[in-house]
Amino acid sequence: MPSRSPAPSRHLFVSPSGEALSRWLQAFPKSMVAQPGGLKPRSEVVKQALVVWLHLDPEKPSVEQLLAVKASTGPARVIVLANSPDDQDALELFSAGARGYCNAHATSANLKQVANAVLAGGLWIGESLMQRLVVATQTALSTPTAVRPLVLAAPGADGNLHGLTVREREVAKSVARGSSNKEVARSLGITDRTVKAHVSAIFQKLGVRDRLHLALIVNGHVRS
Amino acid sequence: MPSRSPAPSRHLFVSPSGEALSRWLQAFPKSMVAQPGGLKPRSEVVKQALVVWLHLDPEKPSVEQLLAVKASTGPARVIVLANSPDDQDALELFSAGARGYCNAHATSANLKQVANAVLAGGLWIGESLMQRLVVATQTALSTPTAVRPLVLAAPGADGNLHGLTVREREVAKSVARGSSNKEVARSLGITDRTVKAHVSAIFQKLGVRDRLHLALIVNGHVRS
DNA sequence: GTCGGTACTGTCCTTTAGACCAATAGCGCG
DNA sequence: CGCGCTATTGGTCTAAAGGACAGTACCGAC
Repeated sequence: MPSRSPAPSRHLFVSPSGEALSRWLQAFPKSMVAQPGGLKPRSEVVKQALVVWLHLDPEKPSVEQLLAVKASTGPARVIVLANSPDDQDALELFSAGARGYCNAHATSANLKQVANAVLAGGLWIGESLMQRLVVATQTALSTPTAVRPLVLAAPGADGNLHGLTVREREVAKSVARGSSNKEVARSLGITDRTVKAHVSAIFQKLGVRDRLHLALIVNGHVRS
Repeated sequence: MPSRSPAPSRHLFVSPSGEALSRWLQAFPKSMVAQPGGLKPRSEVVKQALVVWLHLDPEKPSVEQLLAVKASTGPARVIVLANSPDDQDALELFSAGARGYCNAHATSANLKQVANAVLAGGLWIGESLMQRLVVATQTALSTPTAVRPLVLAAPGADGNLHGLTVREREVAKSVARGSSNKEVARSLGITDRTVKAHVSAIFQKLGVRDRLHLALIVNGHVRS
């Protein structure tokens, strides 16, 4: 990968208000700003842009905004900025060709990282969505394709609990069923403090932030 | 993100041969190298490491190698280096807690980007796998209810939410997906206090005691 | 024997959740 | 118009959750 050239306007911000947040300009001082309606497909601004940042208008359908911008900007990579990020929305945008999706109020340092990843040919995606993607695809790819309904995730459950000790698995299952720490403690005959220790270890091993997400993973995220 | 600190050994390479590729050291000159078997969980080397790069031994199961390293290195983010990257393998590693997965022979510039993304709390994943993730999840979302192997297809689930107002249903679904009150507040553009009011109303109407049980009901794991 | 892993318990501290109570504002309906 | 329902926000309070460290004890492997 050659070093990024210092040419101006490699970044084009498209915002419904026609204005850029200070953080954007802080991250990319020489960037350009435009409104969705004011994009001239063959203008110099559009041609030079390597990355187009699309600030979503919360009032309109996200995918349509993206497609409109992509139609006007040609080969440039499009990164979507959302005021209130939503996993479902992000998925639709990615399959519509977005290369990145992040919070519109991200720090300038974060924006730079997103740009780097996208310019390197990668996609940028939030951590929460990533977790869900991995979990979901994991179960999908490991099956023949058409035959199985959803049986795999429910009974196994230990597929997600590997790496935990026996005791931790007991705690994890109990927590995932909705038990509080005290209830788990009573049912196992130990202190609630010990339960908290186990729970913390579980969180770390599984990369989960709280008991609700643990429940989502253990229960396979599946509705029966 | 502040500029990279000059502290030694922020990066720890774990390789079966105990040797690092020149590109690794080129990317992170002051990094440390160790063998999987030689990791002392509480040693200074391990404690100081922010990122652990695990060079997979092709002869052994990948996930077990990862778990072994994670168990020895505590909270450090683990990035996996594979001689011959494989999507299926990558998926398993991610769900086992890996934060990155890339080719062991990647350029030093690429390695730096991977490190940046992971240190920023993100995950790094190759482009091909990312495509498959998005496509797989997307198609799963568009399939009718008959097959529905995937988890993300959460929308629906309203059978249990009948007594709630429109707004309460929005909140309930968001909470059931694992959002905190603050996150729900941001995504709806209201205050977390208001969210708490909605959540309390939901609890009372559905006869639920906390958000985890709400998630169990909404996601269909419990009949109320 | 030592070392490492697991289980268990503790303290200190911060954040989050959830209950309770109160207030304002919009909206449809009789 | 008043009444009820909904949405919104505020304040206070208690309990729970979760992180950070520290420490003990048992057991198996080297």
